[in-house]
Amino acid sequence: MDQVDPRTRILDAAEELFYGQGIQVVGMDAVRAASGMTMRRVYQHFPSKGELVEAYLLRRDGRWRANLAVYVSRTGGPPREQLLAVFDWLGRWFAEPGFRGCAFVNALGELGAVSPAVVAAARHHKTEFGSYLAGLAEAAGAPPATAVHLTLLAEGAITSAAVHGDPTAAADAREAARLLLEATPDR
Amino acid sequence: MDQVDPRTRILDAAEELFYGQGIQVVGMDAVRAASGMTMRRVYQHFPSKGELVEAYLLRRDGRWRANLAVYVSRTGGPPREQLLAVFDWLGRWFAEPGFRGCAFVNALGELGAVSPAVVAAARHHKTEFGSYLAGLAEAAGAPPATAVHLTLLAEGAITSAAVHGDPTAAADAREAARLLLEATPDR
DNA sequence: CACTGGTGAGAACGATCGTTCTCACTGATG
DNA sequence: CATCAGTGAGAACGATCGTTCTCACCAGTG
Repeated sequence: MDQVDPRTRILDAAEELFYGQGIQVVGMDAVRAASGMTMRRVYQHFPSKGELVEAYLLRRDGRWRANLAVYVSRTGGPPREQLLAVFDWLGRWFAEPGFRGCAFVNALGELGAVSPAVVAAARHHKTEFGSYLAGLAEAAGAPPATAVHLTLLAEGAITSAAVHGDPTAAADAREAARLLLEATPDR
Repeated sequence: MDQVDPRTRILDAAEELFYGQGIQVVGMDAVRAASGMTMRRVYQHFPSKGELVEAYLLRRDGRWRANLAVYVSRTGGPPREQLLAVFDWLGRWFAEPGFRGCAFVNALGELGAVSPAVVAAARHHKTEFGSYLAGLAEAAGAPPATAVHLTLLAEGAITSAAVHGDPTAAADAREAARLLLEATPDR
């Protein structure tokens, strides 16, 4: 049960706390308590809170994008369906309990002005997401501009769902995406 | 020069600091110093930091939406042009020095989990913005769903511009909006 | 003049936080 | 058995922050 390696346990605790409550508001002692470890061990694996934050963002980025890609590829439909499946996945994410928007946007708002590492992490996350959508769009025969448009819709849906606490933003964005794809005749 | 009333001076200083650096990272003493006042006077006008934050968000919401409405109404074009002018205004905003995304989204990421007042302020700001776009869309003979789609595009453009530090997101969103409006035949 | 009420300037207070240190203990090694 | 490296548990340290208090000073009033 607690055979999981200490690093993972610390990251699990940090992610739940940082994402759910904010980074600055969560003290290292809260992370220690939630991970069921001693202070010494925590600092043994992450020599400062800043490095823990970076590790949290890095791991979340990888998992988030991997989950999305798995979901989309499993739909197995034509490329155009896969593009729309992105918004279905977003809708599921929005409906998860504890959803509180994009971890990277939140971290950027909190620490973007004082931590270049956070800025870099957020930029990387969003850039990769955009590239992923660009790849799907290319496979669907849609022009690159359309991929950018869908990226903006997805971004807007995330923010909107977070602010209003309403997952329907995903369906709205999906419909807008469908219209944009329709306007672009298939290749 | 410093005939401006103290409340305004404090709010000006607080807004520049809170928006530019984040809320939690800025101490009350920094606000005091930037406003050129004494601690007693600051707390005389805002009995706690929380109330100062609320006042900051409230004032910014009003000014932001008023500036947008003035810009859009001054374009004077047909309703459809006015809808697109919203994105032109966003583009000008993104290009301003010190642009750091939406103050309400930033505040929400920082304090949304611990301050209901911040959540309410952000929700109100975004709801009003959505209503404004809905009004423009109705005047343009576009269905309500289109207004929602344009709102998502605007939201995504703001986030994207903030993350990448690139104002061109406004032009991209404008183009997507134009396509969506085209798909909806004029009434 | 004596007195009162409010102000400026900044010290002081109490809480919190990130980080490090203490100290008793354990388990392997000579 | 003696020793020593490493650990758990938590206290301690130094810095920061929100908020309040002190105190010398000044304006106006009797």
